[in-house]
Amino acid sequence: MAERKQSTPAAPDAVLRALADPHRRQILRLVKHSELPAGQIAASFTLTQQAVSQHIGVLKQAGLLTERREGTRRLYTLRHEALDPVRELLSEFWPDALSRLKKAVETAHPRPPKR
Amino acid sequence: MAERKQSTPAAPDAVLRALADPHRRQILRLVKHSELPAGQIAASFTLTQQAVSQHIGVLKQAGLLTERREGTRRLYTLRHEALDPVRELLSEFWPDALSRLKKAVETAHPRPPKR
DNA sequence: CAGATGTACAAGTCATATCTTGTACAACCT
DNA sequence: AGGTTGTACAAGATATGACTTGTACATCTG
Repeated sequence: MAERKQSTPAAPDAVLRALADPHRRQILRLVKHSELPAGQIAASFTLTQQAVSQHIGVLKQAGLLTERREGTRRLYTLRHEALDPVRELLSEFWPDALSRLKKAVETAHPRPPKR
Repeated sequence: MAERKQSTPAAPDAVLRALADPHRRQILRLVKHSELPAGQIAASFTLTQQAVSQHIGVLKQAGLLTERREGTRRLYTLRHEALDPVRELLSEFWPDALSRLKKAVETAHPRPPKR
């Protein structure tokens, strides 16, 4: 049995949609190494604090952020495992050498699928 | 100078947003190996032909699909290179062993960033 | 040429996302 | 206790997305 780590099972959808926003990717870059309080994250943006808070919420729900409460502050950091679905997706679509060769040949000699 | 292949430079955004939809991922699975006409792709879905056509449009704009016209039909296939931005994103966020260790230690002994 | 087929384009509907302003509230400070 | 700080929650405006139905159009076929 696979151990259920935390938060949701994180459908690939949630993760991909979360990553599809530049602001959110920027947030992830900020907390990639260090653990940062929400306010400090928000300070990096022109957006309002609330807007950033909402982005954090999306990332958290996608399992991409870990929250730790420290007094009145909330500290966030990247949860790397959450990227696994993306990794799987990539490997699903990254063709092995054989497929690439076949593709190359087909491209050179286009032969349409029969009618 | 890097050679400009085709279509747009494909911002990571377009690719990620295109991938964030299950229908579109399914389309990519279909054309991952074989080249398929739009109609045949559409036939795999409960959606209308037009809806699928729109999904194809999104994928094409993201650079994920190559189109080839063959008589009245249009044949599509996955353009693997378009996944490069995703690969880059992953490697950007995938921590090296040292970072992972640091993280593990921090998790074991939480020490907040100084006030 | 006329009809059938394969596909995209166009416009409209409805749901969802992103942002804003306003507010609540817990934790800290004196 | 009362003010200040850090942050989320709530509600609303507007934009964007994913569909639908209807239509246009090029290509093939008889």
